[in-house]
Amino acid sequence: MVTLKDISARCGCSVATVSKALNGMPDISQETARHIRAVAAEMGYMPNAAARTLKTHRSRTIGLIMFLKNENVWTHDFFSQIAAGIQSITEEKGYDITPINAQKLGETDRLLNYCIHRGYDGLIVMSAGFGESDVQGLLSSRIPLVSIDHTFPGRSAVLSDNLQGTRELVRYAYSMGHRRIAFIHGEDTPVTQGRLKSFCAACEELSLDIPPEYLKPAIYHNMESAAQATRELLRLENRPTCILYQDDYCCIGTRNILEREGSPIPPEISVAGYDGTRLADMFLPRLTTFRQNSEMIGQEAAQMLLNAIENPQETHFRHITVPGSLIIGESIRRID
Amino acid sequence: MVTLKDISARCGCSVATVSKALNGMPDISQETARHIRAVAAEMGYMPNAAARTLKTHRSRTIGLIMFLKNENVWTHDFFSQIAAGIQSITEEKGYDITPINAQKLGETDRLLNYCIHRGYDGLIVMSAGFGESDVQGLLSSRIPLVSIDHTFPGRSAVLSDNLQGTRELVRYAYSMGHRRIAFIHGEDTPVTQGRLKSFCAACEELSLDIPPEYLKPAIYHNMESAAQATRELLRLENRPTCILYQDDYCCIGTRNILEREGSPIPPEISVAGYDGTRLADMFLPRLTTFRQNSEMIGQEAAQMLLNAIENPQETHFRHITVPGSLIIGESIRRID
DNA sequence: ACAGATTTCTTAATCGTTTAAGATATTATA
DNA sequence: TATAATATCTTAAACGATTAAGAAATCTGT
Repeated sequence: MVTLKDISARCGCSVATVSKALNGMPDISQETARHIRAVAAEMGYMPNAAARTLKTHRSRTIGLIMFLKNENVWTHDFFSQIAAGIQSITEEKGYDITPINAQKLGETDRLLNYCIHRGYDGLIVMSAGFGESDVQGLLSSRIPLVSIDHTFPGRSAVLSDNLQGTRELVRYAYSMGHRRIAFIHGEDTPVTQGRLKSFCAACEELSLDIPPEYLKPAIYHNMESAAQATRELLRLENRPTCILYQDDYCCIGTRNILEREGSPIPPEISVAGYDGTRLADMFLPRLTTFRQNSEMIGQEAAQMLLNAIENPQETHFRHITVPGSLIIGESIRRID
Repeated sequence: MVTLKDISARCGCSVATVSKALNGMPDISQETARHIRAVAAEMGYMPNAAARTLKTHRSRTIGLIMFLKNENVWTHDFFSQIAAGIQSITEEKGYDITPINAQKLGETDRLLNYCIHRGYDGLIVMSAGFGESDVQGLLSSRIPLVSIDHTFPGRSAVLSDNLQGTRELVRYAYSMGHRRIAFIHGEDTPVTQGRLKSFCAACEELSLDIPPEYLKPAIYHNMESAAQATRELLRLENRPTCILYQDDYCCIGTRNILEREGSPIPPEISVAGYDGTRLADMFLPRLTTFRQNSEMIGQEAAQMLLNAIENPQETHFRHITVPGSLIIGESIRRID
């Protein structure tokens, strides 16, 4: 490895001069700087990230913290798209990202300790479900942190517009003639609470009287739980005509499970997903769903985080809500 | 941040003693070591990764190098599963991983330079298509490297058993009565070459005479290219009865594209995918495909890499072939 | 021509850790 | 008891960069 010392030896000047020349400091003459840069380039110099980090306390690395039980960020269609959005921003600015499986790290202080150990410049926290206690350690630290679909006091967050999503789905189903709309929602998280609230509000607006048994709890990204909820809905005397699922994956998965066990969802019952991942439009009939702009969510989060990292004096935080868009497929059919 | 110095002050000994005690060096008395460890734990000490890296030249970080044109590791169903497999191993051993989009980094020496700069302990290279020149820099370096589905002289590699996969698909199609089997393959890469060779060998074994127009080039993970190849196959006078696709995504995508444009693949024509990703069994009818054991591929690669990193004296390299398994769905139908 | 300002470079400390080599005390050996 | 061996600790240098403070040379204005 070629170091500043090697360059300084070749140039006949001190390492300090080399360092400052390469960093564009003003107290180095144009001529010297040019020469040093030329020699550095010729020798194939690359700064040692560890040394720089040690001295400057900046690692140019950000941690991607996930809490997922039986999943991981790589194979989760929604979170992986967010991660892709994050990376598209960070790599432009020369930051590395490192996915961290918080579940495996165990208790919260081990997570914080690990982050301190690694010296991440900032963190992006995202997950389907995690308790405040899981991130307590992180929140009490001074590490810049942006959360996704979850707000923490004093910290910036990016939120997908779950109110809009649920609302638009309900209104669209209504416009297609549906009056008996069921909602299979995820486990109790802020996201779920928002969607539930919005679902009820939308129904109220439309003067729909939704019986309580139309609201079925299930688990995000767990198709068996959605299938079970669906079976229960189908057994009701007063069946819904339309079922909204917690995500595309569960909507499609349920359709398949029931079909394979010989009791398919009857054609007169409409279904809709949520997320608008690639899965949705690979399906026939094309799924009606609400597309969360996951890539933009990731990009916004990365941008806010980098901004917080590079302007530590600005301590204000923001909450950004990223709108999505209704994807009209064929899975909600018109009825009268 | 609490440092060795802080601990040494509290314990009334030198930083060297503290360092050695925490690292379990033999020349520290049991008693002292215990005390130091206790104090360290109480103070919440965490070693500074940058300082350690600077001194030891070990970053405990490995780079995941991808060459993908219009995709990224996050949203590619096959590669992301490999990445998940890699992470499952590395995180146990305390290594961080960092995905690197080699395409964006441009010329090869920038890639090498970046890796040197970051000081990755090792690299895993994977991709659909890349030239030898892209990795020349890396190969000439002394950084431990394991490639996936690609062999480089003197370097270890993990290969998915493409010969087995193609062979089993052909033989299965044959067993279902198919004699006119077409093969839409990916762009020219070692993987494609292997599959093509195996396809032809299997056909020969079975005395199948495959006309050259049954071999159609397309692009991995590009459903439009597969759809185009399919249209051409369907226009042939002597149509195939079974079409093998380059991957599940393209197989399913093609089905959808053709169906949506009103000229669906006729029911008498069977299709099969490749990869065996989640997509495949989310489909109805269930896709017949060959499952690559992507998670194990990632795990094997990570294991080999960590081994090479931690035993630098062992310079031998290995090629591991990970077998897959035929997934029998309903997309290849029996004919007579 | 000379004090002071400016430009350009160097010296030296520092970040937090590891580790070879040296020092001291303790124990074993003859 | 003198000496060698061992156990345990300390000193100090090093990893490769950044940066405050100081030094030397050049320039400015009067």
